Amino acid sequence: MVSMDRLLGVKLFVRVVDLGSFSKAAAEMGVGQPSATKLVAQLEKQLGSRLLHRSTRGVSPTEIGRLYYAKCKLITHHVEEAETVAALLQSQVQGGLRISTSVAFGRRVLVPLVMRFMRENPRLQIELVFEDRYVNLVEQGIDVAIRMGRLADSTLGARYLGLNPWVLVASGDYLVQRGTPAEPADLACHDALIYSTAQGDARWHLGNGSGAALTVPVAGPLRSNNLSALLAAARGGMGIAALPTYVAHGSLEGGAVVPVLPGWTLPPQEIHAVYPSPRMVPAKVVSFIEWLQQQMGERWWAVQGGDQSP
Amino acid sequence: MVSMDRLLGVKLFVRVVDLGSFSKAAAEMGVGQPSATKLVAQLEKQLGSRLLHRSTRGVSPTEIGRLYYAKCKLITHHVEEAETVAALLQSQVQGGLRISTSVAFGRRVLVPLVMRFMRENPRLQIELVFEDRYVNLVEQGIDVAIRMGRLADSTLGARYLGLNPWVLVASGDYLVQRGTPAEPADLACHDALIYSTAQGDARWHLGNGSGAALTVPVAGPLRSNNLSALLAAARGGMGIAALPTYVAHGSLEGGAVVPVLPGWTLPPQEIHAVYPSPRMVPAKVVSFIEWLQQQMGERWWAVQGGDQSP
DNA sequence: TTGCGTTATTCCCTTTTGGAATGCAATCGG
DNA sequence: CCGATTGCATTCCAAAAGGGAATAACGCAA
Repeated sequence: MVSMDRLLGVKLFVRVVDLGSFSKAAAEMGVGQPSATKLVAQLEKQLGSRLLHRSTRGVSPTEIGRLYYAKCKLITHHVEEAETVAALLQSQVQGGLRISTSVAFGRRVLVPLVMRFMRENPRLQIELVFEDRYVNLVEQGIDVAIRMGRLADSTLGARYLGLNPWVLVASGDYLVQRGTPAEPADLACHDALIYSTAQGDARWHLGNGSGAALTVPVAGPLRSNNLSALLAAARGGMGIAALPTYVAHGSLEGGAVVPVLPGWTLPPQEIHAVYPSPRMVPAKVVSFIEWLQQQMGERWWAVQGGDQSP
Repeated sequence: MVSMDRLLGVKLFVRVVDLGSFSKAAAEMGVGQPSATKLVAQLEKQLGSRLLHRSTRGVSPTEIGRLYYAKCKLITHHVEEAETVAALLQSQVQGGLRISTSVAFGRRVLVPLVMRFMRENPRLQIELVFEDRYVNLVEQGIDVAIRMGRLADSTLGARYLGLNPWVLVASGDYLVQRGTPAEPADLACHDALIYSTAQGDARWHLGNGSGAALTVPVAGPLRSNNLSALLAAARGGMGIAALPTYVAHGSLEGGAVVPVLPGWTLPPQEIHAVYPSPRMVPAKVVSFIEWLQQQMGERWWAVQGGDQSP
């Protein structure tokens, strides 16, 4: 014997004193009259004091009851305030929003998008965390992370955003000097610029539109975990790089690099927005992710405004 | 599905945040760990927001959780304060104490007793309500009433205090002039001074120590609901009065009146202290009643200090 | 890789709850 | 003076909730 909702009892007690009647207060709060009697009786029992004088014509507070009533008013006030606080934070897009992203995707794609989102939601304080390592969302207090490739942690919530296509690129100079590969096998005798994070095993997986797929071992003068460094190397004629389209797009448009083996494609990665706790997601997170989904249509990687420097 | 003690949930949530652990908080509050999980989960469900980030290595509050935590701290603080207020009023002898009494008993007996009680309990503000009519304790906000005779309202709490013996008295002058009754039947040809409140039917019920009992109809020149008026009339030789001993005692001691038919007694009344709500009686009430019981030994009606004027 | 500490979940038995009906007392109107 | 009405307390029972033991799942540390 320890339970029965004391908070409900407190609220009910306040209304009973206000209205001077169990029945009316009970009706107002949507409980039966017997329950009202029991709730207040329980309150009195736990307090060890009688709070109300009952007469057949209504109720009136005792001396203790009046003092307790004042306190209960405060309590209910604070409870409502707390509920309001939570509801506001929950439903309004405000507060802090920590977004985790890889360095390259962040600099080239996310930053311009987030700038627009910030303008549309001025009450939001956004923090962008650039980190290529896998981070623990909970530990780092991340609200949303943009993840490329297969999802590992199934306890997190995730939302599909789109595909991240890759391309093989090299500079025109390099191709003139070393020749242009005509088929995947030709890559074996070219200089490969290897993205260590995704291609640490020095293999490129290629497919053509018709379903053929093969894996070619590659080697080259540069390995890096920084896509911008690989792009710069490709632009400098150091070799052939496999890069996300969003990284290479600017340089392709500008002609600094050209596609290699355009008939073949590298396997695209799925892009997801990942967030802790699949249930009970704050409105600001939902809002941001949905907005992001809308923005990322086809050819999202051609978005203007990002840092397109090598 | 609406219940589960929200207040317990709030308290628990505070401790969970403090300790960073469901298990520890649950142990500290004397509930099982599964219950702790469920309580907080329910809190979150009702709030519609996730309050805690769960990891297998402990829990940490979300942004909403931190804000809500602050509010919960306030709430628990006020709740404890309210409980303390009630407990203090309940256990300490302080505050107001409204005592209802009949006019005569109050003036002659209760006032001197209450004076002493007041000196012993300086934090008590006593209000004496003199009223011979039957009063509704609840309506009048009476904490204790001293009642003579049979108790009617069984919903009230009551405590036996003693017996109120009655005596027949007349002045010496009157007896010389009209003769001294030798047996009850002689009263029929005497002037009776009738206390209308208790003897409205103009009958006196007499008994002797041996169990004989009889009822004699009486008549006389004065009826009153005021015992002092009857005493004054008796002292003035107007007739024979049936009076409570506590009323007549002073005049008997002083010789202004003498007992009539000393071998016969009138049926004594039980004296009770009556208070609203038999359960959950404030300490001040308990304290006063118990003190009163101690004071009222044998011959309580001979108490010194009361108003002994006719 | 294993072990430990922690949380989430499941399941079952006990307890509680909540409402309909009833009882009871007091007030109000005739 | 007496019934009708109002409002609180109580009883009772079916249904639901709660508590807790055991278990699973999971991540971190050694």
